[in-house]
Amino acid sequence: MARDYQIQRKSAASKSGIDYRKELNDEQFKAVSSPDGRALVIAGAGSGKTRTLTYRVAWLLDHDVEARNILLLTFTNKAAKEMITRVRELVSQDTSDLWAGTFHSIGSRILRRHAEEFGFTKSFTILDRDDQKSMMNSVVTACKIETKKNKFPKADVLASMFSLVVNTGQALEDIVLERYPYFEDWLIELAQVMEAYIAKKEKTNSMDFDDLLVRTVALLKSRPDLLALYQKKFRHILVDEFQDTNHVQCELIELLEGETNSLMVVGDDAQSIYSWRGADMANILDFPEKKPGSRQFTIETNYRSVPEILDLSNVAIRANKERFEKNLIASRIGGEMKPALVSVDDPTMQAEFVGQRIIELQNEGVELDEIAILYRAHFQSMEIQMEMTLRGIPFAITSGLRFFEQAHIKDVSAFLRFVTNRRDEVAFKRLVQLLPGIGPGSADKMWGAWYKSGWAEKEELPERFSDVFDAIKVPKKSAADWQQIGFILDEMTPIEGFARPSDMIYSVLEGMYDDYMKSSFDNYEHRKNDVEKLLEYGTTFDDVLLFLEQLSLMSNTDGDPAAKKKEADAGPQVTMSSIHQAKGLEWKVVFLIWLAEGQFPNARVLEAGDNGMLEEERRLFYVAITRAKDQLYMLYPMINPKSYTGDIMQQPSRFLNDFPIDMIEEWNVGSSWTDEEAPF
DNA sequence: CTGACCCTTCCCAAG
DNA sequence: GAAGGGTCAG
Repeated sequence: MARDYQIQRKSAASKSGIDYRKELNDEQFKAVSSPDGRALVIAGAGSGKTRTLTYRVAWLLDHDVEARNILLLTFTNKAAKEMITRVRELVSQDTSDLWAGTFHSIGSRILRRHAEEFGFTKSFTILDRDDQKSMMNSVVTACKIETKKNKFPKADVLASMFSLVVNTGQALEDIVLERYPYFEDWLIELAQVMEAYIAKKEKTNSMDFDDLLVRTVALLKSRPDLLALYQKKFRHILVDEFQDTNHVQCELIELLEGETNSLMVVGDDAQSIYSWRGADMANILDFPEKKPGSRQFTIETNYRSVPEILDLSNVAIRANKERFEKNLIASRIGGEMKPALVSVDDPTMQAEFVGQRIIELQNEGVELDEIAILYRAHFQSMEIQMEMTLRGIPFAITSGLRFFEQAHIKDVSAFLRFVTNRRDEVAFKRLVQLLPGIGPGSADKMWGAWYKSGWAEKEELPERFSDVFDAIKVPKKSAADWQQIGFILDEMTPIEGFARPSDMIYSVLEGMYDDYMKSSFDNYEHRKNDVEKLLEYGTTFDDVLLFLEQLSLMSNTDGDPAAKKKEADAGPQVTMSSIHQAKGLEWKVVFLIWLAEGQFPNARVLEAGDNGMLEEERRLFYVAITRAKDQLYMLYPMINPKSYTGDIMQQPSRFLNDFPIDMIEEWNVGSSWTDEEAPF
């Protein structure tokens, strides 16, 4: 991240020719050159955390550690990829044996190797949120709970409830009493549903995201031989964003670490923003206590931001009680402007301001990919998206819905999922519900018939799916299409096994889905385009299992082939992102929008009146402003127009009150109402 | 049992 | 202002 000092190669002090002392600052060098053992690196925002980690990997390779003995755990695929790329640039040796990835992808990788040993097959399905939801619904139905008389939680609430149980390691009862007290009366039924859900996943050879972690831990715990194997393999474990690890992730790290392996964790408590999914800051705060003899390094020099922005961030975070005292020092000299606080009338004017300012910046020579617009929640980006389109400013958005979670993409991949995992009930039901006249009820019956045919649990494929399907009765009007599905599946499974992923998608598209899209979606062209992109992406894979795994594990931005292509074609574009997804990134110019009470901090947090939650919001605010290198614009729309309740007058975000006036510059671009004239 | 239609609810963040 | 849930006719 830090580009202020040039990389200089001089006389080879190391195999790779890296002069560590020269290329790193003192603080970074100490961490990078730390001897084997346990180490905690507290690295402030913009202090070169990624740089430190990548140089650490290079250092290990330079000191005769083999790539295959290194495990690098990150939070996003993007971060993993970036670090690997940078390591490759640093050292000349082969790094393909190095394991780097998210906790989930590493878990998945381990589980696939040993799936047969605990009742799964290596073609197990990974359930996303949507799949989880439909499975949860069928489980609740099967449990025959009287959900009418008293409100029973919905599928997605159940999913996040059970997820918290797994990720925090707490009992269901504790989670319910603590976070869902209003469902206390349902405790018995909840336990029943959770058990049934777990059983269902096993029966259908499926895992949700949490299973990728918790089953890995369970596997290693129950199999000392495997544990020993992996402990021997991963001599050096490095963990990024340690402040956001939860209970299971920490458990996994500790298992792999064992007694003797080296462990380096890097993080910043001020940037812990995932407690809502079970992250526990205690992991980083208690690390020195829990690991006696561990070394601790603090990196406090900030290379990213001008002092005006850095000072502001220091003040912002100081309002929190729960934190390590840290003092970030700017290495950069003063910039051209103070952070701007821009009051605007409403979201429309907010969008206009951002659009207008971006055009001006462009004229001043700022590249579009040096600009980001950040927000608390995805839906807050609507007006800006329209404005950008209107002005013809190219932008890349990390939208709420992932590319692979869109209905048409899921429909197509359901074919691939079912053909590789014939126990995949969710995929099967999705397939058959594409047929006219088939709804949840019939789908359930058809699944029963398929299961009874015996082919679900057989390892080998039926010679012809269409023959097996002939015996499964469907209404007259869907008979032809049902047979067609059989033919498509046959085409996907030639005698040699599985067709290539791209050929499979082609079969689905030509066999029926193209027609289906024409008749079912009003934006046929757009969706067809997406499926073709999926096909194109599929051409880079030979193995359909790997392809499907990638699809499930990828997040919207790091995977979307569409976005990548657009980027390559269209040149630089403005980034629009939630603050959560902007973690670890930086831009010259950052616009932070919707800084009003109830928007950011979020209304739910304010209602809960929980100080811990409010402090997390403030850390999120801190993450947002520390993304900016040169210029920061904080926007506050005074009015929130709502179609159904009428306009709402909003207060400025409380985070803005923490700043002394002289630290910011107020830009009043709103209409100049005086208090008397204001219509409120 | 499906699917059209109307009504309510929501609208936080991710792998 | 959409999407999911409930209701009811075929």
